[in-house]
Amino acid sequence: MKLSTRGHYGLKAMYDLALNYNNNPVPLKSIARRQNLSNNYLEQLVAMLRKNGLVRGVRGAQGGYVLTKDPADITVGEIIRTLEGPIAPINCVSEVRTNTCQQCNYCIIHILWAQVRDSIAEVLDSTTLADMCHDTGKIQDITGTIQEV
Amino acid sequence: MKLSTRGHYGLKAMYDLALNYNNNPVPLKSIARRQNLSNNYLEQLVAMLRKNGLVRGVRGAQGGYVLTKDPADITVGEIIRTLEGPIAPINCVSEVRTNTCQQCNYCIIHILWAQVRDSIAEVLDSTTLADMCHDTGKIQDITGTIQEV
DNA sequence: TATAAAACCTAGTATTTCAGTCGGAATTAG
DNA sequence: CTAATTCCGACTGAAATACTAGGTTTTATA
Repeated sequence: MKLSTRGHYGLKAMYDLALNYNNNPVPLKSIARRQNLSNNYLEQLVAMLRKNGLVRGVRGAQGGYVLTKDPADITVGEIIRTLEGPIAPINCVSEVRTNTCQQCNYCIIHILWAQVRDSIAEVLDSTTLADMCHDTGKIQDITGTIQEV
Repeated sequence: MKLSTRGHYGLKAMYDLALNYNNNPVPLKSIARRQNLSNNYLEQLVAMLRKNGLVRGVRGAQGGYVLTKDPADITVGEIIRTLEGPIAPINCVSEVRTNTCQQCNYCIIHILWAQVRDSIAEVLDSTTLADMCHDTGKIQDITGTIQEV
């Protein structure tokens, strides 16, 4: 019942970009340094996000990445689905129907996994990057320290 | 964001045993046949459940497995944790603290994963095998068919 | 008492996924 | 021109997954 690091690292990067929204493009190198991630690996993850239209790359010197939308319009769910695929505790209870399991509709076990799926989606889809940035401010107010992630 | 087949198959087996609670011990071979699972593989999963005290093996001819507790006292959460380990979308947000991530308490991303973890646990811990058997009856009433799982 | 059914145990294995590394080509600000 | 940066594709070691295989005990029953 684990997320891979893809979703986790990718969310870190998107969160970092959200904190820098409205500033200059942010180069991956600086994200990798701040978030303590492998530059090359992060590159692959961001490529997925780019192909899915969540970020835009600015090439050349002083380039980097920027969000294509306002942080308030990007949910964590979008990010995770991009990097990890549809939310599905097991294959035949995927958000995207892939196989044809005859029993799914009337099988109590499948109904249970569907509940799990929906409760995960509920959390992820109801949180935006803007929410996270906002809450970060609150945490900083309490602790008086700057966050690393 | 996937469960392995261990949890899924193991739950199927436990559900099968719950439907046969108060009857004779159920041999794995018959469970494997009904649920369409590999006998040898299932054996390994059931061994984990046995070592965790959820089932008891009865050796010899006419032997099999029985639940050690009433189905109403066995939650799906217990079964899944036995087979898949603690519920933890990522390592530093495990139900069981394994590493020492300094930032966890005041990091917004970790707080999010903790919410995901808790929403999963809520679903799994609030469902017992007896609930599932009961609901199966309802489904059968509606469809008029016997369930395979 | 012999037999067959079953739990119990250990080892091996093919495949896939994960989490990267590496090296280079294209683009562009200064 | 140069350095910074995105972009691209191939490769890789390690781990996990989902089994298979083949044995040894144990025990109800004929």
